[in-house]
Amino acid sequence: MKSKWIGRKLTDRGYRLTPQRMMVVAAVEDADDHISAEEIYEQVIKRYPQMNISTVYRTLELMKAEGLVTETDMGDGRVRYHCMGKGHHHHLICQKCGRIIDVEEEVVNPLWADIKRKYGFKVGMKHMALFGICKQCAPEA
Amino acid sequence: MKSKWIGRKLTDRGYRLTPQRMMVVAAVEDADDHISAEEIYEQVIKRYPQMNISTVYRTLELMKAEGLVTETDMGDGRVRYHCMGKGHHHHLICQKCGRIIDVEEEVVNPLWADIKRKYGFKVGMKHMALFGICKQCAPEA
DNA sequence: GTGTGTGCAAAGGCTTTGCAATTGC
DNA sequence: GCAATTGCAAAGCCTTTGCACACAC
Repeated sequence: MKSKWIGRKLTDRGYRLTPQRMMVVAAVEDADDHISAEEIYEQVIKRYPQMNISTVYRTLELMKAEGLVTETDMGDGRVRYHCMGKGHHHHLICQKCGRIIDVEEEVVNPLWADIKRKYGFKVGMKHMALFGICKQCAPEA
Repeated sequence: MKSKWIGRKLTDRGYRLTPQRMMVVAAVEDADDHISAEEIYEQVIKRYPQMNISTVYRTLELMKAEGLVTETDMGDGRVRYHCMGKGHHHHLICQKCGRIIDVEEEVVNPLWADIKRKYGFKVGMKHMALFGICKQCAPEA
């Protein structure tokens, strides 16, 4: 299922499919985790040394605008990206030990539904980072 | 109810209560909305021209570490602060028009409880920003 | 008096931008 | 060929830091 659907989406919409774009797209598609611009750059430059970090940012901005990737701020000072084609999930991030626990979409869906009903607001967060304290770090009562 | 409780908390814990700290504290306490470091600085410098932006950051870091203010990233590239003494609420931020809708804590509490039960994780977010599309901007079906 | 806190100026990390050169279509 | 895209280098923005001086206690 590692299709080139993002690439196709770009050409369909009149954007040029340059090698740089393809490699950024591939890096995001292949990433297991959310990946930062810097990480994409590090990865791409190994196979394509003339790659430039600004191109990474520009491509990510384009993909974001086209709704092909999502951004998440996971608390360190940089934004991370994730391919829209992959399964979505949210994150519990322990502020003490840094552990990250994945939470399936279904868990938060009731809240989204509640907000939709109460406020008419459609929450569009594909990845949310929730900060707090994990079981292991919780003070024993 | 505009007490100086933060000031007292600081002295109780052995920190010095300098004019700079008092003015930062007051700015956060007086702010209706969440306020950024830059905004605090702008506000304080009017009455205390020798105030320095690094002092603002240092004071905010101290207050954050002491659990007296909370941080929220509301999507622009800067962090905003809010006094812990004030009522907490979350925010729905429309990605189209920028409108901000307040959501009371009670609405999200069920989700926090659910997460606590399922994962043993205690979500500690006092202010959360949820991005999406508001009623007015939603495409008419 | 003493050590905490401040001001200043500089650096730091991430991201954006201007512009000339390149390249996909 | 021509406009879209890239590379480069510089700037931009928010935030942090090193160090000497100041001041709260």
